[in-house]
Amino acid sequence: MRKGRAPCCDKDKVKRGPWSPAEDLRLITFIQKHGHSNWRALPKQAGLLRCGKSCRLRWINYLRPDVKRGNFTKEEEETIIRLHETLGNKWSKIASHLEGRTDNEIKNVWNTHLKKRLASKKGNIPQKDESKESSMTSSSSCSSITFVSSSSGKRNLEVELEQQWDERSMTKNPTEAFAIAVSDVAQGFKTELSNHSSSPSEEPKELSSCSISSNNTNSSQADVSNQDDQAGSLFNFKGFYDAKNTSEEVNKPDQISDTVFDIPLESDLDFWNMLDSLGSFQSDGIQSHEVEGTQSSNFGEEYSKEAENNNWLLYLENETKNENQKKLSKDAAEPLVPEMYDMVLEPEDEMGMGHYHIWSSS
DNA sequence: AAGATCGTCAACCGCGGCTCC
DNA sequence: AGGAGCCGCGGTTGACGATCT
Repeated sequence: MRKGRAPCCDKDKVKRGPWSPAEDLRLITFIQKHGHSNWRALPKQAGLLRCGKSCRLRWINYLRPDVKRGNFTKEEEETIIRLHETLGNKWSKIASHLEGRTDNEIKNVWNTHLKKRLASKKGNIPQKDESKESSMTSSSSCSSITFVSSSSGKRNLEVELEQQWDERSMTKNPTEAFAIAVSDVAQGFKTELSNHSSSPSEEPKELSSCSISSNNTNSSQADVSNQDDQAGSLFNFKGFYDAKNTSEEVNKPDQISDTVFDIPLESDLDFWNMLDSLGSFQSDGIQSHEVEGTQSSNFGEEYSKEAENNNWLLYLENETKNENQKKLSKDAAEPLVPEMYDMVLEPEDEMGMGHYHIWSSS
């Protein structure tokens, strides 16, 4: 008989706390390539100093391509309340009824909003301010404005992405499925985006209010709200980083030169450590290249699926750099790497597995 | 302006249950 | 059959931003 349960990992040797973009990138890259058949072994194989549980949680709750972010709609909230009546705190079961929602997210929403709201209704206790309460419900949305506009505008794209992902994953390996799902939807997205590309400058960078309600299923309003947001909505990865950096200006890339770096996808610690330590990168991301793509008339088929898929990798790359830049800027007025690069990841081999090139624009 | 309090949510922890050997 | 290993779930914590006093 064992006394107690063996710890899942050596707590002293694993990193804990918030995930950095570099770690996210590493995890995504690994799962994209190898899937996640064994969470316990995954961190070691991926070169992550995390316990398998932590990786799994991060993936399921945050990094999965089909995870829906943003505020809960009224319908979703009602569904949660209804299901909670019958199922109780079976969050994963409730989550299975809400596409794209995680048990953790639902649990949080229940504990922070719904429980209180129900309690006050049942006890007939007048809420301090019903409108305030409901605005708070969407406040998670208001606090991350990007999500507000995204969530209304992104619905179709996300559903589509999910569908694509499901379809592909039925017939292909997860990696390929993911790559193709993302790129297929991205293609559709670009078409849609170009239809609204007339005067983006007139649109606010951020929504000044929460006027787009959480149950707004009409995408037209969001369609023109913010192209960056839409880009973010397509690539959830960008979306959630945007939520942290909504106020950051995004520089557009100049030209892409042909300086090439090899990025090993395997656990090349040197490379990943380099990522961790790089500083002074432009706050450029996917959207830059997407805009570039939409402006290009012959974009169409030329834009490879792999490259599409790499866009969100690119975004994470840049987020990694941005984060380091912030860290470094606290310590030194002069960045360590004064001229850094907008990086475009280009797959060296067929499915982009193996090595990537970083094309630097300097 | 500054400290206190509140709200949110990502992440951690420990346990139950399933699967494999 | 039962022990070991792993995954997934639900409860809880803690960091951080927002709001209040």
